[in-house]
Amino acid sequence: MHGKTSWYPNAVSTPTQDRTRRTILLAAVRVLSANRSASMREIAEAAGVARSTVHRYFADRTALEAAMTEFVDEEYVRIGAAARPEEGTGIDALERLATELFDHLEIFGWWFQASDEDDDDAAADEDDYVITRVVRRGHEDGTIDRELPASWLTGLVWSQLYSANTYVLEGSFTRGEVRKLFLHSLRKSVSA
Amino acid sequence: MHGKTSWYPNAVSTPTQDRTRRTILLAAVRVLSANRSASMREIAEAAGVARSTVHRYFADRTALEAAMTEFVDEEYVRIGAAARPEEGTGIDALERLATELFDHLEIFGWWFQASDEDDDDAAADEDDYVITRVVRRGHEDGTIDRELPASWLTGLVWSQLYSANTYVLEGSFTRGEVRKLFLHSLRKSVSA
DNA sequence: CTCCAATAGGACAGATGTGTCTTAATAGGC
DNA sequence: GCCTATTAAGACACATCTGTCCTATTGGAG
Repeated sequence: MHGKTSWYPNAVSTPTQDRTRRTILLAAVRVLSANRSASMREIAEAAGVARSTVHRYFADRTALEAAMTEFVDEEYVRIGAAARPEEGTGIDALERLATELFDHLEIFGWWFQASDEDDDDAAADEDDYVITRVVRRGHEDGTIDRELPASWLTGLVWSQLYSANTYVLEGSFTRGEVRKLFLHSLRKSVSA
Repeated sequence: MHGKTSWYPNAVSTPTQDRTRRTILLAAVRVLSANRSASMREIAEAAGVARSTVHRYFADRTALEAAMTEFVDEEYVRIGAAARPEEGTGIDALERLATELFDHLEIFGWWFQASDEDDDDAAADEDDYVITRVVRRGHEDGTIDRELPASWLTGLVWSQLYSANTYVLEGSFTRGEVRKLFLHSLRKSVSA
C-alpha cells in the first residue's frame, strides 16, 4: 500500500533491488508472452526467485502487468530511436525500423498477448507514434503508398512482425532467412 | 467416459441435441475468441444454457476446445471451397479466398487465441492446404511472387486477416473500407 | 567481521474454477 | 395429453491461484 517498489516515500532503489526487479520483469515477459494466464508461481520459477519475492516487488498481478507494459513501452521507444527514424526516405526509415523491431521480437510478445483492457493508465488505445511518424514522412515524400492510412500500416507492420515471429519459431527457416522474407513482403505492401 | 456426446456406442444424436450442441459451440467460439481463459460459467451464460448442460455435452474443457477446433476447421474448409479456389489465376483465386475469409472472421477468432498445444489429435502443426494449394497454383502460373514460400504466404494472409479484424473492431473505418484496404495490401505483397 | 538489507520457504485464508451428481421442472414427439 | 428426453438449478468435494504474513537464512557493503 505504500508505493510501487519501496517502503518509504520517494525511496531510492538499491542496485540489488533494480537487478531483481529487472530479472522478474524479463522472466514475466518471457513467460506471459507464451501463456497469458501463467500463474505467479510459474513466473517466479522462471525468474529463479521465490513467489514471495515477486509479490514484494509487485503488489499484485495487475501491478506486475502494468509494470511489464511500461517496461516494454520504454524498450520500444528506445529501439525505435536507435533506428534513426528521421534519416533517409520514409520507406527506408520504415525498413530500418522494421529490421530493428524484428531483431528484438522477444520483447514484444507480451503485446501480442495483452488484451488492451489491462492498463490503468490510459496508454491502452494510445497511438503508435514511433511507426506513425515514419509512415507520415513516407506519405509526404511519396515513398509510401498514400492509399494506405498510417494507422492501417501500423497494424500491418505489427501483424507481419507477429507472423515473422511465429515463422521463426516454427523452425523451417533461419532467423536471417525469415528477416529477408519479412522485409521483402513488407516493402512490397507499403511502397508507393 | 462413454463417448463424445451420447451415452450409447454409435448412438444417433437427436435434432434437439444437435441444436443445443451447436448453440454451445457457437457461444464458446464467440466468448473464447475474446478471452482465452473465460470460465465455463461464462460460456454457458453466453449460450443461454445451464453450466451442467455444457458439461453434459462436453465432458471437460479440453473436450470442448477440441470440438471447437474441429468445428472451426470444418467451417474453414467449407468457406474455402465456396471461394472456388481452382478458378482463374492463382492470385485472383487467392483474392477471392481472402475476401471470403474476411467476411467470416468472427469464426476464426478462436484460432488467433488457440495456443497450438491443445489438440489431442495431431492436427496442431497441420499445414493449411486451403491457402497453400491456391498459392502453389499462383507460383506455377506466375501470378504470385516465387520468392515467397507458400508456408510464409499462408502466415502472411492470416496475419493480415487478424490485423484487418482488429482494425474493424477499432471502429474508425467501416467493414467495407477495411476490406478494401486489406485486399489492396494483400495483393501488393503477394503479387509477382 | 558485522550488521542490515534482501531472499527463500512455507503456512494460511479467501476466492474462483472444475467436474460430478441429484432432483425438480420443462419441452417435444407420438 | 402423456411419457420420456432434455434441461435448470444448485450442492458438493477437490484443485488451483492469489495475496498476506512470518521466520530462518543468505548475502553484500562498509
